[in-house]
Amino acid sequence: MRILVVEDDVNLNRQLSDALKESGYVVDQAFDGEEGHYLGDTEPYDAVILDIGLPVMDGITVVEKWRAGGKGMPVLMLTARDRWSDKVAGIDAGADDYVAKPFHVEEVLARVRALIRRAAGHSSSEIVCGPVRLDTKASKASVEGVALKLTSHEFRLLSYLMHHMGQVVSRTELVEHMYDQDFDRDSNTIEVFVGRLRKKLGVDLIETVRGLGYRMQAPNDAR
Amino acid sequence: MRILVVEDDVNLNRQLSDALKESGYVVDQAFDGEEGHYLGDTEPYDAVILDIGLPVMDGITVVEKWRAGGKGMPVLMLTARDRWSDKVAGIDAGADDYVAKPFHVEEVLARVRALIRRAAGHSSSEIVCGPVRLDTKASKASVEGVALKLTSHEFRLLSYLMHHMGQVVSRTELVEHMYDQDFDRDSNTIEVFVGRLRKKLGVDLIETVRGLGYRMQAPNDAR
DNA sequence: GTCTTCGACCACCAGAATGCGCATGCACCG
DNA sequence: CGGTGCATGCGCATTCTGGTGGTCGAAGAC
Repeated sequence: MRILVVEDDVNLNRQLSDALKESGYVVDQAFDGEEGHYLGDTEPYDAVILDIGLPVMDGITVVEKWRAGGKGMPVLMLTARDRWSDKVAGIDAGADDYVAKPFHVEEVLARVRALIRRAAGHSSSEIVCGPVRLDTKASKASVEGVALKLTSHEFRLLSYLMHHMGQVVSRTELVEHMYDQDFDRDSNTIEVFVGRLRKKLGVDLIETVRGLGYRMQAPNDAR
Repeated sequence: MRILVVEDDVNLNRQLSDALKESGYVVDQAFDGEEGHYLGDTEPYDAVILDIGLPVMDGITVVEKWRAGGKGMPVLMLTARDRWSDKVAGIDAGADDYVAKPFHVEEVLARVRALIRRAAGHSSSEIVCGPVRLDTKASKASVEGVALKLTSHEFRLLSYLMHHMGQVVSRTELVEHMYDQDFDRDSNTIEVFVGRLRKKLGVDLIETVRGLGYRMQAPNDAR
């Protein structure tokens, strides 16, 4: 984890940086807004600690510029205890949190931990199988980068197959997971959907295992 | 967006709730830890404001129980100004942020905004989707720079969709976040509002995913 | 061992039926 | 009087059904 500390008070900066290093982080330091902005723009940080009152360029502007440029790393602002309007401005500019000066170093550490923990929670939910990508969160599928237009049952089928990649999935298993409760088993709906799905996918990834069911698998695997 | 306020001081609770409602949120109230915990456990909130000192069950315990049960919604803690050790404990228990009492309501609002937009993965106070802009700070929306005149429910709908851009949002999910507690789910209200919103937007950004729900997305997205 | 035959299983088609989503209009409430 | 909630009916995408023809595999005949 790499952290940037932007603070013009040399003493305070060192104090923070030392505590962070002691907690196992890698720390870079900056002492004015421009230097801080440049570093945050070019280096990949997991979190930034940013004073609001800085020489050359103030903290709010720095955050705004980062956000406008698409930088999304968590930013912890340091503000004067009584300037609550600054806090509101900072937060609305895109800061994720702030601590009022004077603060306990302990507290800053806890907040940095929280920020990093929270930022880590945004992993996208994607399953990939050969050229096929499935985004479960967006309910979208694509082949070779081209979005597929699937109906909800087709999507559920693909989803179940991809969640059990490599396994043979029986027809009854599919029925039970695609429909609620009782469903007439004596019909070939599943086969029909497999057929439609195969056609839409274009690629031949759904293997049929005669007498057992279907299996989805990346093509280049030997077994 | 639906918010839970857990605060035993009746006056303060009402003050917060009123301010939140005025900002366009749907608000539920609780006045002790147990009631708060139960509500947060059973209803889907987009954020929770939680006092740390509560009757029956204290705030820290409430958060811990939620987190242990897998509840991940953002929690904003209210603490006494000088009990900084409480803050550290609260954050490590899983709270996302805190505000020290006494606070400016303005500040709480800013932090709630920040929490919600961060939970959705956005870093600045403006969310943009194609020609549509949503200003969470000012509660305003515009298309191609022209301000939209939306009713409060229309705005809430648009807001929720844009906070979950790219995701398919089910009708029940929308109902749960746009209304408080009891609401007749067997009606086509959502469909009607989607229709009205589409008409006002003019652009066709709200895609309907048959059988699943709705999805908001910039049209030119390839993945 | 190889070929043939037979039965089971599966893919595909196209029409039929379902039910979802939308627009419209009206009632209610502040 | 605008904002909101609900009922009706229509259109159509989606799903289901039944039938037909094809494919695979096993078992028996040679």
